[in-house]
Amino acid sequence: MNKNNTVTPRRGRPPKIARDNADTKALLIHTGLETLTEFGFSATGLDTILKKASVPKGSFYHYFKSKEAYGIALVDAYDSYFIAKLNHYLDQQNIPPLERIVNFTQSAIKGMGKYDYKRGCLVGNLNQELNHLSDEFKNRLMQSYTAWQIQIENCLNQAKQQGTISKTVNTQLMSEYFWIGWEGAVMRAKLTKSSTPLTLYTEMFLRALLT
Amino acid sequence: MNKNNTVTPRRGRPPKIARDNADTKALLIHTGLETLTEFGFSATGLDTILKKASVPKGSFYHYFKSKEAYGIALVDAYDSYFIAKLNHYLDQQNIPPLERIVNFTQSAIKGMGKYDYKRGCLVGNLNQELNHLSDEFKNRLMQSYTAWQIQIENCLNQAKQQGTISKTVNTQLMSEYFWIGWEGAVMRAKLTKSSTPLTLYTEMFLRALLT
DNA sequence: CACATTAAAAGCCGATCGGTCTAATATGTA
DNA sequence: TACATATTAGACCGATCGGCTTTTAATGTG
Repeated sequence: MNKNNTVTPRRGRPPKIARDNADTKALLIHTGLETLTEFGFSATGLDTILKKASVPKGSFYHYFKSKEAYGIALVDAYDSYFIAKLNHYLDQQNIPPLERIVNFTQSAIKGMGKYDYKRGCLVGNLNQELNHLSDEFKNRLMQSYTAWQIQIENCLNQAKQQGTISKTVNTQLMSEYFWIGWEGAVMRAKLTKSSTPLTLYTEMFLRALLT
Repeated sequence: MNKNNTVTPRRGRPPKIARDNADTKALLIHTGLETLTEFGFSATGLDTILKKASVPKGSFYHYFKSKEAYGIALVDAYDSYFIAKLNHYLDQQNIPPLERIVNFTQSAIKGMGKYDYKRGCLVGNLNQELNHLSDEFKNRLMQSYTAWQIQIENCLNQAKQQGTISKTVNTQLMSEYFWIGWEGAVMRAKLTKSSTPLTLYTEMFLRALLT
């Protein structure tokens, strides 16, 4: 019998050091996310990532034309992951909308705790070091924020329909506000190494919503 | 007559390039603040600052024992400046407390606009790049946040006394919350190059207060 | 088998990093 | 005058930066 999940033979010269992960590009992205969510973009050298992933530099530049292109790819990957996460929590129609938002925040808190509050939000990190980055980066970050905002906005609109929050609430502004402050809370949680900034922020957001 | 504000002859070898500012250390701090509020700590090379200030490296290491010590000195300077600013706005007893806070935020917005929303908060910048920094840095940043928080807290307590906000408001938590979200708003304003994140955040903060 | 393609490997480049060192030149003091 | 101190000057150090190039080794296709 042939195994169905066969080893699909890789082309090209095989790695000297065997990779558990067959896909070098995916490995580089995974390692990059780990590193950049913790240390940011400009302050992280490629060699750090390459060493961690046991991938030589030549391979890196085979897959990415520059560090910047790599950074954009990382934002893409992070954004996809994050949108899926948001979808997971905010689209549970059997749960009250505001509760879904709280569930998301709690999941995010758990995520930060898992890495001892060292890793933050990649988009937030890059946002802070904007001034070295290209316009392409800036546009990419704004695009992410907008997409995340729309997800919260939809959820708030459902809360409005269900009468949980007032019809007068401007859900567009409130969802914009949510992410503005949330990034501040993530940043602070890194400093205090605790969940309190995140829970405090969530609480206050809900309070502002219910006014 | 001898001039009182005499030229107090400087010791040591005179600068090759005449300095408008006689105090090299102060010049280095000033230039560092300009640069680091825009570009952060890790991503800024000393040479950049030195070139901008026209100060040779030898002079730098005469005044600061390392880049890190310099960074701490910059936080000290920034913190002093910022506390004075807060004092100025929040201690105007003839103005209603909440209005004082709004006045501060408007002044901060004006400050960011002056530099095209490129310069942010030094403490926020360092907060985001925490993971490369020493514990001394972390403690220094927490100390600043705490001091700023107390200033807002005092102001909120006055609002409480004057009956502007409810006696049930936890002013300590609200003031903590204020800075958590504010840093997020500053960060976002850098991205959008506009004041809207800051005004939106201020508005929502007041809304949460008045609940 | 020949040849194109894919991918890994690793040395190398010039630039820049934080930091050190020594020299030069001023004032203050004995 | 002699010597300590203060300050500027800038060459220099090894390490690391992002990036480039060439070689090697595998598969795919004719």
